[in-house]
Amino acid sequence: MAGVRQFDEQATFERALDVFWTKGFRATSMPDLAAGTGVQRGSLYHAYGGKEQLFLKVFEQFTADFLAGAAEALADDNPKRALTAFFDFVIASITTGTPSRGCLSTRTAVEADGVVEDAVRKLLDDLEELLLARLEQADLAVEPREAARLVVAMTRGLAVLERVYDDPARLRETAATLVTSLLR
Amino acid sequence: MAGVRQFDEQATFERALDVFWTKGFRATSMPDLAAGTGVQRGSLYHAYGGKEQLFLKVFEQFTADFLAGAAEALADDNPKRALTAFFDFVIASITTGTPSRGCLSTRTAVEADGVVEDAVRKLLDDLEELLLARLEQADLAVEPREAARLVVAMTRGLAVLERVYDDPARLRETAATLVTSLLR
DNA sequence: GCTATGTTTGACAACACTGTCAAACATGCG
DNA sequence: CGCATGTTTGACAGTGTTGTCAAACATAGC
Repeated sequence: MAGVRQFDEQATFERALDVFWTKGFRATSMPDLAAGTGVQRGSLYHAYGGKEQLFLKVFEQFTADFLAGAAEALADDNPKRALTAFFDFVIASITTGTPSRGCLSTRTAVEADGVVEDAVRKLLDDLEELLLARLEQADLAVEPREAARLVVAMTRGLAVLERVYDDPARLRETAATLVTSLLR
Repeated sequence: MAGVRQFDEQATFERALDVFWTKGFRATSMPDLAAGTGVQRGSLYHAYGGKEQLFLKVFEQFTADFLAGAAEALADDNPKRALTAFFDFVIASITTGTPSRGCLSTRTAVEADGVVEDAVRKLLDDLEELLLARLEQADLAVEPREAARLVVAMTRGLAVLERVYDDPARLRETAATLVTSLLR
């Protein structure tokens, strides 16, 4: 194998993720990605085909990390602590950075379509299953499946409100209100 | 007053709203608005200054209509019926059209910043007050203010899920789950 | 009807992004 | 070493957007 890739693909994915996360999928251009990764635009086209394909690669890794973090937070035996830790994890994820970078999947859900939208749907489906598995073991006033979907919906709502109010404490309060309502 | 505006401003606002709602604030260009309204691009620049200023004018009317519809839905004496009607109104608003046009304020919240973001924040603040006034009269397991914020957050979550799943019935189910949880 | 006033129109230059490509390049392998 | 292979680079044409402007235009008021 001669003619070998000159740049570090893993580092490039991480930097590209940062660009997408900061600017949003739609507002990110190939020149932005070239500047953010330090890889020439032509090389990115050559290696991945374009913005959408590169995003899918990057988003796949993001998805795995996000779900792993969510699963870890939900592992607590106590349902209330588990859900609180879950929301703390989600809120920390979207309020990191200055200014806070927001929620990549929510922004993408709103901005994108086609295969990119499919990737977001898959993430939300997986998240719902993760929550379902945990909520089936809790004593709820509503069906576990419906509760799981409600929690997923709330994570999206929090992501939008983060954009509007830029107030992590408020997001935690609203999340706590849902947890209280769900667990009585 | 000679030199009078040749186009119907009200009709132009309505058509521009349709363009913004369909394409989203960011993806809408001045040529899009010119095509959608039938008013020359130069005239729009002359009359309003640019995309952002035109959006603010259009969004002001949208806001008034939206809040009026929400208030009407919340007017029911029975808290559960009132909240259900409220969510039905919101879901109907975002699932209208083929393909459904989504939630203008949520898309804008995620896509925009500056004065446009301020306008979205004002809408959400007003919506929160509207809900607070109604929820203060209901028997809830949580503080009315927190409940109002939770409901606002849920409307945003539903708007995002509408983009991802395109399934109005599912949105109504998730909304019903929240209503059940809140009112016990 | 004339005039002053504000509007409409089409065109302009400037800028940014896309996708592609040929030539220059780097490197693993024989 | 030298070659074959895949990569990198800078440049290109095509497309679309922005904001502006002078000239043409329409109309209210005199």
